Amino acid sequence: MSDLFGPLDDHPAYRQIANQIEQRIVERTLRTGDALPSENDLARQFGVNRSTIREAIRELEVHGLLGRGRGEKRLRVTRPEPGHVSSGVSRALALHDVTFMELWEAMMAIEPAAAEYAASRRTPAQLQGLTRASALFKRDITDTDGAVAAVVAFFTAVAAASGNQVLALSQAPLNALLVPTLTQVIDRVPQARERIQAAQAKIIEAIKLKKSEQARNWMEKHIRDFKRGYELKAS
Amino acid sequence: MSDLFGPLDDHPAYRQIANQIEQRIVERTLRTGDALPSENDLARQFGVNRSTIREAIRELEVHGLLGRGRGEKRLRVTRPEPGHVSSGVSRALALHDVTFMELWEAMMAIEPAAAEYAASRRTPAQLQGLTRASALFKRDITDTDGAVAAVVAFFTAVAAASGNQVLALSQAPLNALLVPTLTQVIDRVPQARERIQAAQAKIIEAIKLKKSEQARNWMEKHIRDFKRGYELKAS
DNA sequence: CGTGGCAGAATTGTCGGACAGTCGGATTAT
DNA sequence: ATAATCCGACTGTCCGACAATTCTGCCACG
Repeated sequence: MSDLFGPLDDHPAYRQIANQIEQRIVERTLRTGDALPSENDLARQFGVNRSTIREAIRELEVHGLLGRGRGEKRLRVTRPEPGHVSSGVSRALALHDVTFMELWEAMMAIEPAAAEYAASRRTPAQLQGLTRASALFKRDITDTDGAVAAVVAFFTAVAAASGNQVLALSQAPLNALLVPTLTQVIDRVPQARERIQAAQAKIIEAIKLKKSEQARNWMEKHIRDFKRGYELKAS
Repeated sequence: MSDLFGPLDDHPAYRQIANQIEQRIVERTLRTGDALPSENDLARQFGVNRSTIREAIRELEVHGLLGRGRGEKRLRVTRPEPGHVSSGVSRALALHDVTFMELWEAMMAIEPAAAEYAASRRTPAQLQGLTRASALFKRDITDTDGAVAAVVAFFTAVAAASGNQVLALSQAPLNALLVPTLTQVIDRVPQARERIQAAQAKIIEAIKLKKSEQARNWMEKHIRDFKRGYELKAS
């Protein structure tokens, strides 16, 4: 049953302030691109010390709601980028001792779907992004780290081409988890490189021709293949 | 082509410190549950002011790497909880003006997979969690907000029962996005409530009997139904 | 021997002020 | 109009301080 009384958590000032500012951002009172008032201004408005303001700002900065362009002094309201957000998720997952199977199952759920939608909605520019990522893989095929990075770029490009931000944001965290395993596979399974290249070509072809079903199937095969490589590598 | 020199980003001290501490956590030098040294200690060790330490700590706290139990003073190393991490993702997505279709497609990719794995791996305790969530829905069926919360709890329980942390963490952000739409649907489509209840029963039954394929199918139907409700509601 | 209580130490949250380095914008010189 | 210059504003960091609360070791007591 539910308790009659919950523990009362007194939010420290810096948290309350962070929440208030965040709310203004979410409700678009502060719009993307707007410059945030200076720390002194905020300190005055909220009636707290600047140190307190700074701690609050730090929170929003981590969330990706505030940021600044390189060499810019004032903070501006920004939209959280998938890469930024997902890095937190990836770190969290890394700490939870995720197994390969867990990662693989999630990839099997997300990547084929992304490929399918990419096939039906990709723009020419997105298609070009895909071919570019694939070309990168071909170029770096002998350099393990480069090849791994190219594979990640390929998956990212597919997710982007899906035109679905939710899928893209769900897919992003998987990339970081993928890297260590994929590095081993590429390194220790000789035929991995050419199989990946072939799979990418098939997937791109299907996406190019807007064949959703084929795109999904090839992506599924591609990822199944990845598991096979993983099992091979272990022996 | 690529520039010879990239812009040098001077990381401020608080960021460097945050990274160093984070690294100690990731490499398990600081293990989960350990108490962090006091702010004064850290300030001394890093040779910076306490204010700087505080800003660094704030970052890690937001990431969910540090936390403290209610009424506890000292910070301890914690594992980021799915709920904690996903809230950031949800906020990000909300700011990106996610459409219903995007959400729905992502749900179609993730939830059936979660149901499938839940059917094959659920523990008795997880099964009980599912029935409890379903019972909650039945109890709150007349209270819109309560019913919505119960639906979210059901999805969460399925994801938990999948025994896959990656899927669970991918699913979590969807919940927050689901709430507003689902509220409208439940509120304005009369037959929604009983259809949801029936679907939950079918899914639980399949998971109980460890029928993976059925669990997946029923979950797919359930989510397709959700889209139908959404379209109905709009008219 | 366990237990409750208490005083002091330790720690956090917040404050005020200060200063160097840098960015932006206005000003002035070319 | 463009380029060089200057000044104010702002951030990053530091110092010191204080109230409130938690933690801890110690002591009395059952």
